[in-house]
Amino acid sequence: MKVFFILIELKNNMETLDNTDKTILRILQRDSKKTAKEIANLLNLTVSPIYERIKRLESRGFIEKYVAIVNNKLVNLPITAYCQVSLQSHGESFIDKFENQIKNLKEVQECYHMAGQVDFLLKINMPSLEDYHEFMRSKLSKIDNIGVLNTTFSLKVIKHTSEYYL
Amino acid sequence: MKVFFILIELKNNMETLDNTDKTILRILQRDSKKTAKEIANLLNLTVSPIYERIKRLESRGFIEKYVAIVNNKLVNLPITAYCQVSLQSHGESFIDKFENQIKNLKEVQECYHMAGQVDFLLKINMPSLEDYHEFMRSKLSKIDNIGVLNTTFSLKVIKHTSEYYL
DNA sequence: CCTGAAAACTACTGGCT
DNA sequence: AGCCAGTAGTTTTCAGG
Repeated sequence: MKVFFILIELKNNMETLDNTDKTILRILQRDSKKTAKEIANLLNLTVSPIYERIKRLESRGFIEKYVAIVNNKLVNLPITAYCQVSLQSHGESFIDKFENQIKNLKEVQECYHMAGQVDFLLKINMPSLEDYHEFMRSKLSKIDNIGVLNTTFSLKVIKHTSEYYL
Repeated sequence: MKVFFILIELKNNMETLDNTDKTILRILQRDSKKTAKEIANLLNLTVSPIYERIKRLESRGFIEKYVAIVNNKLVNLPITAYCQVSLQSHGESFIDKFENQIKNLKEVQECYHMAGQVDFLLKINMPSLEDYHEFMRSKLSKIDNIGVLNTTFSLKVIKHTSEYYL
């Protein structure tokens, strides 16, 4: 009964995203500095409805946050590594412990628990390959319960966006 | 001579990032809606230097853009797939062609040319597994020159941020 | 969804150390 | 060079219709 209720809630959230809301989300995903006035002009509306819709998109959780995207090369983090991790033991407590340790590593920008042979996929930013080596030696390999580590490096970014298609 | 000049430019960019600049970047990476006034209060400064520093960080390219982060589940894209792609032929023209075709796929949020056995790593957002199946069938497999495709799905996001550590 | 108006912020100037 | 103070112009925010 409770699950049924939640499903209805989600459905309402989706249904009330009309084309105007979607357009606003598309614009703000690209450039969150666009003012309500600019968006209003694009949609042939006044600022009030745009403002109210943005506030509703925020309060309903569609917009999670607003962030500045920083250039990784200019801040001396040109190396992007993807590291596949397999654990030795797969008990619940082992997995939780691993996740908590990973969360505290500032070098790890992303971490997913994956389906398949490999348990976790990590995205790691580094100043250099030597730094990555040192990171594995002094931090990653110190984490308990790691079985296999397999790293590949990004040679070139073909595409990289935080936008979702709507 | 030209390369030498560019290197000097980069060096200057790095050197002139003092602790105040780094703190500003850290704050704006977390929440770009923080006003110059709020940041000024945190750093015991007035709005003018904060404002000027932000503008300089933008014009020098340290801040690439400001974006809204949208909740992928609420916009009906709960499935995140990582797809490893190996090409059949690795000539320059083949790679360029593949990259251009990938860029035009809205479902592909990220794509990297990788070192190692696998040529490309793709991050793909989908409403459902059935949609992913259809995407592979009707779009991905239609791209020329693809050798092996290997997909794994994210079961849980442990960590996911656009922040770089400074 | 509109008009309109107050509060807040941005963006700029000039002057200080 | 970098910071402060003050101000014009926008933008945000929130009334009432």
